[in-house]
Amino acid sequence: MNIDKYGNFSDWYNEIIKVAELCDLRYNIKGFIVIMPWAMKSIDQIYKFYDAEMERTSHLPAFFPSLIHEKSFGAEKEHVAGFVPEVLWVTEAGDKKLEERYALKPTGEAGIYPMYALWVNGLSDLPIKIYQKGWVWRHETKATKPFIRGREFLWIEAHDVFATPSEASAQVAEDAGMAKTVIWGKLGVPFIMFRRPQWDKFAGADNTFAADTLMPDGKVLQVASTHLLGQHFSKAYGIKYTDAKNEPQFAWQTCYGPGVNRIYAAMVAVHGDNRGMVVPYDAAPIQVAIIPILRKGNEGKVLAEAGKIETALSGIARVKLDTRDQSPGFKFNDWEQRGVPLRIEIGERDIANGSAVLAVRDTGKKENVKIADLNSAITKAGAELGARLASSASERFLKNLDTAKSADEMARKIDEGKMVKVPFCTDAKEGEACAKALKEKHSCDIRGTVFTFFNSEKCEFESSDKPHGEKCVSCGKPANAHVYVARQY
RNA sequence: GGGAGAGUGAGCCAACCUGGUAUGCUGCCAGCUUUGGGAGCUGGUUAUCCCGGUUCAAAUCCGGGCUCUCCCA
Repeated sequence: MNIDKYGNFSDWYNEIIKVAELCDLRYNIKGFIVIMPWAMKSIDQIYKFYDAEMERTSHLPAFFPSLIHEKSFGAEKEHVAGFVPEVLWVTEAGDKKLEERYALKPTGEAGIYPMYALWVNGLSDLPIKIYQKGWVWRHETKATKPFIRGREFLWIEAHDVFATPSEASAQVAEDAGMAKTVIWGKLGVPFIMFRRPQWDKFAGADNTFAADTLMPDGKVLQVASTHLLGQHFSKAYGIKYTDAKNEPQFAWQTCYGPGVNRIYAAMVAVHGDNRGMVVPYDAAPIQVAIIPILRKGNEGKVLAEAGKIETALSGIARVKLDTRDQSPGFKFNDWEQRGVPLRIEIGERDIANGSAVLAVRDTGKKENVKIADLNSAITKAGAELGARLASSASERFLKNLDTAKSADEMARKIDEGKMVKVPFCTDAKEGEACAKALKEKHSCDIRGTVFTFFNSEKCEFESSDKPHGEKCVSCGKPANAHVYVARQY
C-alpha cells in the first residue's frame, strides 16, 4: 500500500485493515466485525498486559453473565436513562416469547452489583476488586467504524467497592496508572486522561475520567475511562456494610473500562506508516520473521540454517520461519504490511559469511549480523524499535497540543488537527450551554480538565492549572477552568 | 439519526445511461519454472446483495429492505 496516513486517514485505515487482514467487514450486521487472527493476537497481548496490571493492583478475575434482568437494569435511574436507547433485548427463546425480557449487557454494573449486594456484609468483605474480560453490546446510533466504534466490542471492566470515598479516589489514580503502564508503556500510545465535564459523565457517576489519544486525522479517541460512582449504585443496589460502630453504611464504588478494541485501533493508527502497520515489539504477534533465500539445489542447506536460527531465537522472541512458496520480495512486503518489527534474511551468501541480514521495520535499515550474535542483536533492536516508536509518537502528540485565547483561534488550531487548551467558564453543569455553542459553531468537543498525562505521575482531581483573569472563549465571562477542546470520534 | 455515494466470482473492476450471450486484472488450484524487494508460462476455478414490481426478456428501469464508505450530528 502507499497512502498518506496524515493526508487521508480514512483511506489509510480502511486499506490497512484489508492488507494486514485485521478484520473482515463482510459479516453484514451493522457494527459487528469479524476480528481476524493478526489483530486478535495483538488484542490478546493487550489483555495479557492488563492481566498483569490487574494482578499487580490486587484485582481478581471473574465472569458475569451477558444477560441482565430488566428489573435489575432499571435500578439506578440515571444509569438506565443513559444506556436504554442503545440496549439490545432478548425477548424470545425458540418460537416462544419469554415471560420477561433480558438486556444484552451494554456494561456490567446492573448485572454485577446485585451480586455485590449479596457479597458485601461487613468491613471484612471490603474492598472488592474484581475485573472481567469480555464484550458488551451497544446499539450505537452514531456511524460505526471498525475497532473504533462497534455495536459489540471487546473490553475489560473492573468494578471496585470500598468503605471510604478516599479509597475510591485512590482507585481512580491507580486505574490511570494501569493505563500508563499498558497503553503508553507497552504500546507507546500517548494520551491525556481528563476529568470530563459534568454534562459528559458516565450515566450514574459522580465523576468520569477518560484517556484520550490523538488519531492521525486530528480527532481524539477515548481509549479508557474510569468512574467515581460515589454511592449512587450502592444505594440503588443495596451494597451495604456494617461499620465499626455497628451502623449500616453504603459502600463507595468505582468502575474502570479500558476499551481494548479502541486501544488496538489507536496502536495501529499511531504507529503505522504509509507502507503499512508498524507493531510495537511487545505487542507483535510475530516479532521476528525469518525469510530464507532459496536457490535451486540449496534449499536443504538454507532451510536447515534458518531452522537453527528459529530455534535459537524462540526462547527470547516470537519467531516465524516463512517457508511459503513465494518469492522473497513478496514475503518482505507481506510482513512489512503486517508490521512485523524485525526480519531476518538468510541465504547462501550469508551462511558463507556466518551472518544473516537483520532488517528493521520502522527505519527500513538492513545490517549484517553474525549468527552467533543474533539473539542479543534482536533483543536490542526490538527494544530500540519500541523506544523509537514511543518517542516519535510522544513528540507528535505533544506537538499537537496547543492553547488559544479565543474561539476563532481555537477553531483554527483544531482544524490543524490539534487539541487546544482554552479558558472556559466552568466545567460544572452550567457550562453545558457554552459547550453546545462551541460545538454548533466549530463542531468540537470539550474533553475536560487535565487529570494526568501519559508520562506523568501526578494526578489532579481539581486541576491546579486555573485561569487568572481570562475570559471563557464561548461566553466571554470570567473563566474558571482550563479545558482541552478537540474533535472526537 | 440526517445528507451523499456504492453493492457484479475470494478481491478490484467493465457492461447499466440506451433492457437481450456478463469483461478484464488479481487471487485460488494443478503442472512447469523461478527465488537477495510485490516473478513468469500453460491449463483450471467461482459472480450480478435481498424482496417485490414493470417487461416476451432485468446486472441494467421502478419501489422497499440490508450492508459498506464518506460528510454531518
